[in-house]
Amino acid sequence: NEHLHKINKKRTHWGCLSLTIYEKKRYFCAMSTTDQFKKVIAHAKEYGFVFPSSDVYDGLSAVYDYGQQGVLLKNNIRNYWWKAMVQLNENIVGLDAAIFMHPTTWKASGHVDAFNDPLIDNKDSKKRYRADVLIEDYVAKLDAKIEKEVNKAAKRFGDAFDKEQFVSTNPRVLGYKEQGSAILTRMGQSLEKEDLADIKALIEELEIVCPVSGSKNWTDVKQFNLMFGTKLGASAEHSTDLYLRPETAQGIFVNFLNVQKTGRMKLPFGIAQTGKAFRNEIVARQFIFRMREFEQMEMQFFIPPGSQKEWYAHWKEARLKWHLSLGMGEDNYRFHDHDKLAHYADAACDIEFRFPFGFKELEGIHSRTDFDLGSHEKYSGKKLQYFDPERGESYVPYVLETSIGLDRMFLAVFSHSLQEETLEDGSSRTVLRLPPVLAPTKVAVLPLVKKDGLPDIARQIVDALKWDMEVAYDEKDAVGRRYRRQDALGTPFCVTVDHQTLEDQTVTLRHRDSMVQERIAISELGTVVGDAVSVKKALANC
RNA sequence: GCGGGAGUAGCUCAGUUGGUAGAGCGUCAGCCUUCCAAGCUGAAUGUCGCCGGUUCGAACCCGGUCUCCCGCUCCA
Repeated sequence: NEHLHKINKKRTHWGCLSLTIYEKKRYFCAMSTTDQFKKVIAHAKEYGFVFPSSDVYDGLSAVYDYGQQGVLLKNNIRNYWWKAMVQLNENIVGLDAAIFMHPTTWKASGHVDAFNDPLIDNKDSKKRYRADVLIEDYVAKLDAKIEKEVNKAAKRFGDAFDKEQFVSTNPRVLGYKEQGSAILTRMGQSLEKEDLADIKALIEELEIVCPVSGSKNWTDVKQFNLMFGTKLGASAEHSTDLYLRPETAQGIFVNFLNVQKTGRMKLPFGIAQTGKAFRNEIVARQFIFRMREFEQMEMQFFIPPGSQKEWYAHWKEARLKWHLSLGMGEDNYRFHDHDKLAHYADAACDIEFRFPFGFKELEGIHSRTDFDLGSHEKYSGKKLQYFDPERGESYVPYVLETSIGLDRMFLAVFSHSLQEETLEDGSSRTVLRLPPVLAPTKVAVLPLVKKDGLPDIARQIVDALKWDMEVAYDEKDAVGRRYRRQDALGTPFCVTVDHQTLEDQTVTLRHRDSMVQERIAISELGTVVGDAVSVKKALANC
């Protein structure tokens, strides 16, 4: 079989895994992390995966568009997630909630409070702080002073020391206490009124200094609202203030009873949804890793109270398996447990992925307790409970959440797959080793030459396959160059129609990763390629 | 938002002390018919990121602005 090519390759993995120590050294000398990431961004643009938004107007900060290749890859990722979640789980159903939601939703969810930060900069150290945290730290110092007084007195009085009495009578302690509570009260009122000038005045009166520079050279306090506001209603006087949803989860929670009742769902069950969310990040950076408009893939799993620990463990494992099913290397994932828990959670962790700029959050798994449903009960005055026939009682279910950023997943897959390898003859090849199930185009059909009827046969093959998968056709330039073009796009298979095809109805099937070719009957193409790129093949062992 | 770097053809870049823009690759058409990019011929493509200023004249000097990258900060 003279078409088989034996190729020894030294591969440079931009995701930098499975390298020998020698290669690793060479790799780090040759290319900085920045360079890799720049190549990822350049490749994404050059091959039609990701463009800056409104490119003709020089782009819009931290907003990106997906191009002709990118949209296919993104759809495939979304589909791969959806099938794993909804289609393969009898007790998980889908949902597509609107981006606009009743404004009270965001009070109940805690976002109105939690997504509003008063920030202040120190002009000397250039450090930025949350103004309320600076003030709280100052009050904490007063508490430390009280502690000191107490300890001093305890030493002086020995066994006869009555702490309660000392704290409630000692004038110094009382002074500190009074000052502390006065400060907190004033801060609370000012925050309530959004009186930012008074917050700054407070910081100045207290002579709070920057922990880094030690200076009192502060900027004005600025309110940062991480939620995008907009108006419902065309005329200004009759409009309602709305937010673009900062997460998709709330659309699931407010539909909990609708789905449970109409779908006759029994606990435990899940609701899955993909969709856009919006956050007005103070600093949005790192390409599509942190965007102001992004897409989430979330699943909220409703469970009986008390079972959250086991379900937390279950979903941690299940979600990691899903990631590993794509074959991007176990070493590139790790769990990161949250020390500081959000207001709604009793346990939380991230699945982190090794991006070109280091390990970063890709997916979050949160045990959200009954916070969300409970809170919506309170704010809406409606019961959001489930009657458990086994327990014979009604209760607010607990929630286990898995939440993954689709754009981050895109970046993970794309940056990991983009590799440059040196072939035996010293030449190099740029190849996008996407998991076949996610590849935008599954197969490219190429007539070896542009005559002798080969293009006609190639077109027929395209017409036969295109009903089941994304197919490309290319007849321009030498076939080797066409192979490389498809490599750069991540197409896992190329089919070449040659003169032998005219005689025996066979074609060559060329594999992207190994560059190996095999002879195969045209009639088998659909099955062979179809199986290799199927969701089933990738997910079955997961 | 602060600090640093960058912006010239689709991509990578060159462009002398200011004198009205070039290469390679790519793209397109044709030739050749060849199984792993870089054979031959021809063609298209730029208000040199944008706006303003200085100048007889600005890709180049000055000011502003936008965007991207890196660091800090932020990240329920």
